[in-house]
Amino acid sequence: MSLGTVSNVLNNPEVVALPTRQRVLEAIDRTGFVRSTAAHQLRVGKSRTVGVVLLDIANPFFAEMVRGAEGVLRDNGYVLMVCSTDESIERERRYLRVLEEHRVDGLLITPVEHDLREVAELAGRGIPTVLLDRDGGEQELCSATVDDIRGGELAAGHLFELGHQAIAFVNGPSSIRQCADRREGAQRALRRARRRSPATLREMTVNALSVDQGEKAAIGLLSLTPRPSAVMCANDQLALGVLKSLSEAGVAVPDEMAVVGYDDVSFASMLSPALTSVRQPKYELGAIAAELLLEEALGSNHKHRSVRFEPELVVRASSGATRRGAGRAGQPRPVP
Amino acid sequence: MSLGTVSNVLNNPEVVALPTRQRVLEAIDRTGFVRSTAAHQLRVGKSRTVGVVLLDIANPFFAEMVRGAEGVLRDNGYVLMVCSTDESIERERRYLRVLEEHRVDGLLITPVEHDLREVAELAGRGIPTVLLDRDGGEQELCSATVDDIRGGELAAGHLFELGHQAIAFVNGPSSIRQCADRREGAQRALRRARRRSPATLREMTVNALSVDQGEKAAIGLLSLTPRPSAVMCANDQLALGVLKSLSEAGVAVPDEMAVVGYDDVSFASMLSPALTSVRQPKYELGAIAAELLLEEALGSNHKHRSVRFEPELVVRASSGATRRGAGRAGQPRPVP
DNA sequence: GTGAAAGCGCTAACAT
DNA sequence: ATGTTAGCGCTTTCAC
Repeated sequence: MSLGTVSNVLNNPEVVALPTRQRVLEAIDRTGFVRSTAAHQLRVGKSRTVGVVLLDIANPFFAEMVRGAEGVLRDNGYVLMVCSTDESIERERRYLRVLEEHRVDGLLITPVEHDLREVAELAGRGIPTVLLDRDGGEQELCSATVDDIRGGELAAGHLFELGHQAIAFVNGPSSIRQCADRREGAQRALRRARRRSPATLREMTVNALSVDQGEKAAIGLLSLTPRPSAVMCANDQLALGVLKSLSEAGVAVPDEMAVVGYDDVSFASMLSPALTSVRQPKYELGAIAAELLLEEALGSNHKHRSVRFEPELVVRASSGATRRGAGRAGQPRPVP
Repeated sequence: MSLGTVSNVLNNPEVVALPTRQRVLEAIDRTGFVRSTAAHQLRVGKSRTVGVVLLDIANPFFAEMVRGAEGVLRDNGYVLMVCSTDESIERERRYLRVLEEHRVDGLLITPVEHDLREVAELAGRGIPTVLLDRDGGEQELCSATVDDIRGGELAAGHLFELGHQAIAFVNGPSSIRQCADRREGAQRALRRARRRSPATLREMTVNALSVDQGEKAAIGLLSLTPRPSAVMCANDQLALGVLKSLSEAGVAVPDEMAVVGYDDVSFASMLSPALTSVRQPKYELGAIAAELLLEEALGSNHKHRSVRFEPELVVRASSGATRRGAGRAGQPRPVP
């Protein structure tokens, strides 16, 4: 019963005679032996590990995506190293460094910045990489995305169509691609609206897509002149914060202020009022990204692929669309 | 410029002469060298990795805890292997196995089952372990917890004090300790209520603490006879599902049915109606657990410690406490 | 202050 | 079918 045989029992059981195999298994059990992935990795070059770098795991949008990815990766024997960057490029860099030192077998990443060169370099150094909710642009990278330009257009277009002329857009830094895209979509809707009326879109940039920042932004928003009659938020966390602040300030939604979110997280439909939002297939996004990653990591002759989903506007009470005669700016009306 | 010197430059820079050091650093930069954690680990025995095993990362309660833990562990150079068990004991076992093979330097875990022997064995084999939101019972383990018995008592007691006599309790499997404890607290409140009136507590067990399961449970709840006038839920995900179903079924909350949740997640206050819930310090729980882990992993002579937080009832509209003359069972009344 | 060499636990190629 | 051995990339004595 030698070292090599033990290894074979673990990795190629069929090559070892049954009696020996059992003797080995019994010994493993008796001694409480647990193989070392590190040593395995050193020899074979696979760490059975995938890095997942995202903006914030406490954001339900990302958490759902992670669940989608975890489901497929777990079944393939991988474990996830989850890294929240909090939208900090330094933190992202540090994490990428650490993940590379760990020799992750793959990387799922929602990059903080617009510029993908660092990520592309990593991929170039041989780490299979899939962009999460972010397309590769000119870089040759796999990605699983939702059309954010279209999503932004849906959200803003909805508000313009309801007759709002002064819309505020609580958006994250435009260094974040999703934010830039949603803004572009919103501006597209704006241009269209302008053909009929003097519409305006006032962007308020916050530095994180969080509930906190949404609360702060809403306060600022109320002191704008003229006060906008509608807000569009770059995600539901921000929208939640905005709703909180408006509620505290006694501003009626949607009558004094219409609100639209983005992501359609699980609680959006049960907010007070129910939040109109742009739905993204979160779980599927993660699952597809993981599958692309496996393809790239295992497949021999891999071609980069991008999967793109279509966003969908889910209209609920917060935008006021359910009222007859959709609301005009600053004209509070009695609750039905 | 030999191998050993390179190692020294990376780990004990001060021991290498400046010119050599710079030469080495330049070479590292030029060749794009990235050290291998696996090899390091094989030699030194540290993986710079912490396993985090929890029921569901998509549950904001756990996601917040992870953020708390990540904050302190990241600063200490660790990366988190996040594992959602989905309350499946087999999945937990598989993950624990994998984490042990990875030789994680520590383990934060919310175990699925009541029985902690397997976890205690792991800890006994030398993996520093801290229980997350779960106390060690007779096992010698560090833990960061909230008093769930007290929490359950607060939630149920609140409903009984409002005059409800038939309360339903949508709870997870009592193999999950938190669920068992919350139930015990609820029963304590029940016994107290019984001294004044013929109160009842009807438990409905669901097999996951999810929005889905909450929706299903609420439907069953409506066909109970006599129909309860209040529901207490084991967490806010369930409560969210219950609210969704009740809303669809046209049952007014809190007038026809009062609802209480547990966790007080970020969106609880903005639900329609705002959810009465038991607040737990989620972020702090994760942060403290991580600190206990570091203590145990780094400190020489470690004594096991348990940190216990007190839960806090946050009363909002969903329980109907804000109405004058709190509701009695099955007596719908006009919305004020 | 620097270099040479042993060994961490494993696997794959080879020898028996 | 089983045993033997070299070497993955690193750290850490120990000589120089």
